[in-house]
Amino acid sequence: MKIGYACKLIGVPNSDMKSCLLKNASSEKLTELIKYNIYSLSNIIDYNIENNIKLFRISSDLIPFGSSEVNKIKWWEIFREELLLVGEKIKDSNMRVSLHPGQYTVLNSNNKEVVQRAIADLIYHTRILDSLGLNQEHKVILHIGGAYDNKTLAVKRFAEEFKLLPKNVKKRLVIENDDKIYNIEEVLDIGIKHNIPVIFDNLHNLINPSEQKLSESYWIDKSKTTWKKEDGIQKIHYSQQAEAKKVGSHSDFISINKFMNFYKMLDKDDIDIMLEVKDKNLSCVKCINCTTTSLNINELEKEWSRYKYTILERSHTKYLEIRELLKNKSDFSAVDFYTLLEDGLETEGDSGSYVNTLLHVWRHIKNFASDKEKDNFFKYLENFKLQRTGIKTVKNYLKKLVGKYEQEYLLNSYYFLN
DNA sequence: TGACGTCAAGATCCG
DNA sequence: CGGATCTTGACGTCA
Repeated sequence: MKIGYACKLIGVPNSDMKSCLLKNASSEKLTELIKYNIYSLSNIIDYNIENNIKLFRISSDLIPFGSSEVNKIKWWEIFREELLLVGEKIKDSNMRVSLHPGQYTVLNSNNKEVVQRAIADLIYHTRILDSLGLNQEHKVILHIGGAYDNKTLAVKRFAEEFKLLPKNVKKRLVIENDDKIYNIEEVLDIGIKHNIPVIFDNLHNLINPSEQKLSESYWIDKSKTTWKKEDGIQKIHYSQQAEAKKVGSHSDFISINKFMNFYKMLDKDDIDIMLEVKDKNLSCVKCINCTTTSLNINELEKEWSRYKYTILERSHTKYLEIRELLKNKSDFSAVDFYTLLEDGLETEGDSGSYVNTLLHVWRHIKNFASDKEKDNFFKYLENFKLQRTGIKTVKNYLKKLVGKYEQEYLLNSYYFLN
């Protein structure tokens, strides 16, 4: 079993995808962006390896305007070596990657131009995985598309277009149930009929269920039958509804207790789970730690070092509780640890706890900071206390100093994330 | 015609 | 002038 996250790594510098507006997309600009993005991807893969993350969705933004006429750059030739090196790292670490064109790639559209663009987009996505030198287990995920007042016809168009796709694209393509139009039953019908592996998405299934109200495990088992040996083991998407937000919105973080219930329901190892969640790698590491048998407590201590100031800023009580829990080195529970952590994250901090935490963090650099910097910091702090400036401003200044004096411990911390 | 989703780029505001 | 904050963009479907 692999647990992964999608597209974006949080809290690590030089791991972002850069883009530009269409009107600025000159060849020079695009080449520069592509070079940087491949460098970022390489850094993301390094992070995944260091953190034992074996499943990852590469962002479609890797190549800006990757399937558009405006991008005439033969990036797969220019950056051939760099891409192969990244691919080697993926293979050597037994990582599985994927790509997922968004809701605007519609293969079954009744508009021919839209279909042509969708085909170009699928070719682009496939080309990334091909250029990395990865096998057919590394997939491109697609939704079926629109309904156009006639689902039968729309499904027929999907099948026809699928059959006409280049062979290397077809080999990678997998389909997923969506939140509005095609439910898991309909997607499975297509997948079984045309030999396309199916990804079950739990939240989409909740919002847009099949008329036959069958259990999640029924649909997961049925989806499994669509995964052939050469496709690798079955893959599913897992996410949680963000409370008090629009139906279908992904939660800020994975609630570990809900996840563990789902995981126990699955009751199997031959399945890969892609998490779709706002805090990306953070929840991914959490879920990995909670499903690892005989986890070393060092892993939780590492996590604590990254989260501690975020918790302290919200709740001193929770901070002490978690510290207490980690004192028991022989008998500890990762789920208990993260449950407390989540409680802490959901607590609203007050002015006092913000100030207290700022001072805690300040202690790491006070011996390095110049008199001027010290002056500045305490001026910011005073202004914050008087509500003349926001917490963000103070933290950003502190972040700058932490970067300047290369405080590794704090640079790895989640304290400075927004 | 706007909402939907995503999030960095770009524009503008502010001290 | 630099940093913070607001707006736009790029995509297709559907109400």
